[in-house]
Amino acid sequence: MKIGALSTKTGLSIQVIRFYERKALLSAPERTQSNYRSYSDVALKQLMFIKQCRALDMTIEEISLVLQARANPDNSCAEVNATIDKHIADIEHRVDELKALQSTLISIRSSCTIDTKIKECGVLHKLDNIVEMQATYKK
Amino acid sequence: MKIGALSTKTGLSIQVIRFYERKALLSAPERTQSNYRSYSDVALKQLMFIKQCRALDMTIEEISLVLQARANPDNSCAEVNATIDKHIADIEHRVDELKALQSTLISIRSSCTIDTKIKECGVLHKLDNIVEMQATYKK
DNA sequence: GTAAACTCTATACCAAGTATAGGGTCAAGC
DNA sequence: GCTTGACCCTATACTTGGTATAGAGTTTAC
Repeated sequence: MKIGALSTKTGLSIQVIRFYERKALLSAPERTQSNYRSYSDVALKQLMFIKQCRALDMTIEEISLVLQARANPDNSCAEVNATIDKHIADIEHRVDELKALQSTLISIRSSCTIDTKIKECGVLHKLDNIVEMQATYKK
Repeated sequence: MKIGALSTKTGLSIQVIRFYERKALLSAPERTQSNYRSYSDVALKQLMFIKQCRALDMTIEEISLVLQARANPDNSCAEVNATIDKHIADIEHRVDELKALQSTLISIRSSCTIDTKIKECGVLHKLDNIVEMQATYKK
């Protein structure tokens, strides 16, 4: 299977597949005589696994950890679970932050119910004055 | 006031201040004879406004829009309000997505309560199989 | 034979910064 | 007068997870 077929089967773009290879998420496939990548069904499964993890918003680094762990069937899965637990906690953290942000924004927005002029706009006045704001956490 | 003092007063790094200037959020200041940036209190206020907007997770493009609007005191503030409304909606959307993600992750995680071996780990089996997943929205 | 469709590498771009390298400038102390 | 340290300058590269070219080679269909 060449990269175009793999792209169609996985729904991932050709560039993304090559990108994952560069990031060592996907092992470099065999090459044909004309230097085309040639994939097996194992690569297809690997890629679907990666796609699944990305859909769960795991970073490439996290996926890399899980893939490494998965390579040794007899090892403990504690690390995998820890990775997932941390990821869940990260998301919770981000949700809390966004909610706080949102309520601040809603409060600001409520200062201008009928559209008026810039110089009288309560929203702009509030934006000028509120200063106490928590640092934003970025995952 | 030179850039170091402005950095201290705003709590923004020197690089970020120069970055905002390049992005045309902050207008280019006067220069001393030795080519040092020289800021007025107007620039300080402008920068605090920008910081405030960034703390609300507004993009540089959104802030740019608001700053442009703010420059014409007699214009309507409808656009500013629309920008804020859209931003609030975006955040809500993102929160919903993250919550959906989180419940999927929690469900996956529940498949392996006692740490076991990789090959028997329910989490890894689930990661292999779940495929129905919504596209992730990125702001 | 040739045109379309496919593949290759290498490079640049996005957001919103962060972090250097390699210079120039300024004030204080000796 | 000269050095040291703190400050400033521009330009460039790096980050994440991709996307989008350019310019070349290959394969397939007619």
